[in-house]
Amino acid sequence: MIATAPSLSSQYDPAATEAKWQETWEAKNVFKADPNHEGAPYCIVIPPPNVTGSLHMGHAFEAALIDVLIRYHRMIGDNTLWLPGTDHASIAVHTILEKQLQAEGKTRYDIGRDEFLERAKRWKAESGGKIVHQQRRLGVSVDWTRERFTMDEGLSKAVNKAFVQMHEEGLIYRGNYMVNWCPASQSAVSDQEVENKEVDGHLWHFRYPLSNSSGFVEVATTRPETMLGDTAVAVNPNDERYQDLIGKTIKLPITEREIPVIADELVDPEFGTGCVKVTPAHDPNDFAMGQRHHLPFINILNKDGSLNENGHIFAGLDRFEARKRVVARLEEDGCLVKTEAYRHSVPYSDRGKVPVEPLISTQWFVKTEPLAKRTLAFLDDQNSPQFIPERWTKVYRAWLVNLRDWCISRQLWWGHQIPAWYAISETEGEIRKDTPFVVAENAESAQQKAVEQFGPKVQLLQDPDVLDTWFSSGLWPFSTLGWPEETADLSTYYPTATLVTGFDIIFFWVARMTLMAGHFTGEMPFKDVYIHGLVRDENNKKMSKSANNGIDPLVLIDKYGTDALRYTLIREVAGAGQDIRLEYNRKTDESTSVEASRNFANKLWNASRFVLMNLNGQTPEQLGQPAIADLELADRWILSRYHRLVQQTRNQVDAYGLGEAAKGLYEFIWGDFCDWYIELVKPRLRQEGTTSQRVAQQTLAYVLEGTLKLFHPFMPHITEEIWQTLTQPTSEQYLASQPYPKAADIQLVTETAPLTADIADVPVEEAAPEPETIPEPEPSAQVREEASEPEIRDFNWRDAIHAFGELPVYLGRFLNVNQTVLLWVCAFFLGIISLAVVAAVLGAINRVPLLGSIFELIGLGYSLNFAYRRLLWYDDRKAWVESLQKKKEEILPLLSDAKTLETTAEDLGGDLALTEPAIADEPEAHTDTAPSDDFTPENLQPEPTEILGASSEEFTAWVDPGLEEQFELVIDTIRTIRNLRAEASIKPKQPIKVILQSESDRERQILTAGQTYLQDLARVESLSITPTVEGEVKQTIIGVVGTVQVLLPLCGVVDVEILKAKLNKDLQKAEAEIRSCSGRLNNANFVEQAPPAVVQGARDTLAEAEKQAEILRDRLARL
RNA sequence: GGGCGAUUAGCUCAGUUGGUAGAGCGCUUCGUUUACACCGAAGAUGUCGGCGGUUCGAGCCCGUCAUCGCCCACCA
Repeated sequence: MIATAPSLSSQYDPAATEAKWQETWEAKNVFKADPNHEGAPYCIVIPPPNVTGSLHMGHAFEAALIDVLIRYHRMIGDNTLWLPGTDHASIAVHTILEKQLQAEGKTRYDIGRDEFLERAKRWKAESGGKIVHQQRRLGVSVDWTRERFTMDEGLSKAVNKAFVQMHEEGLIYRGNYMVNWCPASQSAVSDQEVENKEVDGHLWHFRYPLSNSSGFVEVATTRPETMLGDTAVAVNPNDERYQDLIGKTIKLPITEREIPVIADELVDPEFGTGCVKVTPAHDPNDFAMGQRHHLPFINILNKDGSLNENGHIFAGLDRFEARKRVVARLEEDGCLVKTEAYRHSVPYSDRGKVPVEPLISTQWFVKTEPLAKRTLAFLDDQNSPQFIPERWTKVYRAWLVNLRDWCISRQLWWGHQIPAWYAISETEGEIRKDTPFVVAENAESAQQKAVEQFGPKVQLLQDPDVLDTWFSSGLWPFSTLGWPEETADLSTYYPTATLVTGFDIIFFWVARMTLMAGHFTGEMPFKDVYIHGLVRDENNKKMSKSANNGIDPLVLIDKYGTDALRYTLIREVAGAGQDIRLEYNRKTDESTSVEASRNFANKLWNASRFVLMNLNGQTPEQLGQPAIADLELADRWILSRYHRLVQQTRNQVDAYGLGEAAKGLYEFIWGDFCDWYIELVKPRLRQEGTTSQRVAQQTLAYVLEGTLKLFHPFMPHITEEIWQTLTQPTSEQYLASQPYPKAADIQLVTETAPLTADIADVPVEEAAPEPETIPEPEPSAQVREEASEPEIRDFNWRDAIHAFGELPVYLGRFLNVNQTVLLWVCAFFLGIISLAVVAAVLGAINRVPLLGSIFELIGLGYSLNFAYRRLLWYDDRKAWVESLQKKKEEILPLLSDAKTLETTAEDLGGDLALTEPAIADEPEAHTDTAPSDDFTPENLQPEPTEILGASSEEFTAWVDPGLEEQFELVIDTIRTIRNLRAEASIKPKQPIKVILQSESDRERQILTAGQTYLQDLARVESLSITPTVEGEVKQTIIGVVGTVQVLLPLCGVVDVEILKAKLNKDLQKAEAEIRSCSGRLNNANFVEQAPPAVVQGARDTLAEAEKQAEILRDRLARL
């Protein structure tokens, strides 16, 4: 498979590329899982999307999140499976089909169960197929060979097995209880399928006369029609107003039934009159009261919501019509006291969209308490599953604690028919409440059981009802893997790794799965539950069908590409679980945020084109890795940045920080790689046949390929396309299954060797003599040692340990700013040390006040510092030796002449392992005056082999914060020069002369090392780097960066006001900084209590700002 | 009635264990130098929702209020 040559187009074409790779990946089974594959199992089961709808943005979001995790884990070498599938969405499909039938003027009973199921299957095939097709267009890396559907044979077997077992264990029972009845679908629904809606209704107050005509009680209700089923009036037993009423009877209006006044704690005496009408058959509270007080249960409703014969004169009327009539009648009878407007919550059926009626009916239930107990134990004892973000744990827990028994039977046809068979021969051929039944996994087995129980003539009829969809979905994580069979998939991939889903489904699905899994598998079905937020529309509204504000992912995919959409959704996520908003213009179907991602994809495309154009047709493999010794400053910088990115990306994805990882990659690719590195190497790429060119090519190829790997989970298609073109694999290989760049082998360079540039000579300016304030050049190694002394004395242990990691950076900064001071300090300490030594010799130390303790401190600080470095270096070397050993083990078997390599490796390893680090013994690496008199950057490199603890040519991944810090100065200087050009309105093409002045040797060294970069990227024709500026330069615009003064001499007449304005602006900034820092530093509390590193940071900043201000004031004065 | 989340630049959002605010889009100026105008360079922009507290120091911690959004709950 050879990808198309990207040089053909400067614009990336997502449509063709994405289709190509989706087809190829699937055709070549790239995502097919194998239980025997090596690596730790990592499995995610797809949250089954409803087969009823088309794919919405929420699906796209969820799929993007999962796919990043899955692709990442596949690439890091895990044995990865993403299992796709759909559920049958019983009620939803049922509702749709009934609507279709209604349009045809039929009911489901007209066409019969078989025909109905046929239609349902057809509908599922069409709609489900559509969803699956849409999922493919998202580029999800699922294993389609393992696609599952909840009504597949295997999964249906699992359902029956689960049902039968739970029934045998007493965890499933059949009973006559109050359920939520949906008159629209004419089925029971579970508590979770009921949605409470605030509606504006009325509160009607009625008077019920006492039977003995001695008065009335006043009750209030929002559902007057239910009074036809009232069987009591209740008051609070402690309500003093009604003590005499308790036990009396009332003559219920209209029906004239006599009902008692009862006392029950449930009644709130504060609400209304403190008297409550009790309708045990139509209200959950009243149901409980009815049971407590053994009241009659009068059902007044038919299944369609109309009133039955108990509705008295209102029988046959719809419940809402009956409500009006009852009120009218009571008013006529003088029983209506008042009608108030009343806002209250009404339970609505989720699917039917009509108010549900609490109704007593015979249904199947799952006894949840024992299941919940077990699941709670997992949560409380093992924090399993672990929720991300963690706050959902609380929600999940609260739900488990308050769980009521779960009604699992539905009076529908589409779904798993309940595996219970009634012995109808025992009850005149019909199913009644008391008809005996057997529960079995299939009809044969049921028949057998029934014959045993009721004799050979028994006639069986299977329960016509089906199970709640969530019953089968609750088994999903293990039923899809083969349960109850002991399959290889099940033993390998179960329990699954992570469940990724929305919070709206925690109760419906997540908790059902943990309940079922805890019971059937004895463990939680997933380790982590990643709860993501909603995708909101451009107005921050939840996308919903009813609001018709959904955004079709396919529209955006067509316009910008799947990669762009996926990336947009992922990068919007901060932390985890936050809702995200998608910008969208409904008139034009455009989205600025997706467009930005599309532009980013195009940027990567073009950067890659550039790299490809400059590799002379060689692949990264052919080019090989760059030799460390040949690396130039920019190479080392981008490699350090890249290795840092590897580490950072892995850490973030491991911690579910997908958005952060996505943003980090963006910044690296667009910022570090495109804006800087590519620009920096352009001149080198034109130097045909040189080492410099080759190293640039190698580095470009190495970093690009690694970046494509890192980025692949986020934008799979474009990265695959580029990678194929870049690497030209001869056999079938895919980026999707390449190993992810490793962070494990990356070493942190803790000691950046200083740049050994000879700063004496510069092109334009005469080499200025070293300022007199600087004594004879000291070995800077010693300077550094000494410089760190005061710090170490300031450290307490914790700070010291903490700060140690930052020591190189810190030292670099400190040295930058305080070189002169430091040299003095150094000289001072040397003096003291000499003095002390003399004193010791004379045996007079103890007679010199304070000297003894100072000496002690110096000794302590020095030892500490030395010990730290030793430790760290030792660790580094140990790590390196280990990685070397590992590599050796990998390579050795491949080589015939293994002995040489082994010897080499051992020599190296042995040498490194045994060599004691000798910081103070490396003066040549740290001298200011390097022997070289050539200071092109290539030759200004420090000895990288020493830095990296390796003397071989072997490439080792490292991160060098000190180097990055140094490079920042070069970058900032380039920016400053560009800024000056713009301020002075110098045409971009016009070459200029620039003088960089800094008293700091270190800064000059860095700038000298980077001078070709400065010249190339800031279009500087002649560049001088100098410690002092001689003479008066009047027509000069200047800027400062660090303590570097950037002078840009201007030719021709220049408006002095422009120069002044620029200087004043910079000065103001510097002065603000000074105010801020000195304010803090003048506060004794700050100096004493803030961590030393922070205080020192403030001092450094202050020193730098003061230096800047001084330069600027000086310049202003001279204008 | 309980609980949760949000409130930072014109817009959409970041902001590490408290150390003195950033990105993308948009905007202004300049620019088509052989990767990219789906581009490049430079630039401007903030009482971090209000008030109080802790602290040397608060966008961050605590309290409180306000606004918006969500979840849960049997108040007739």
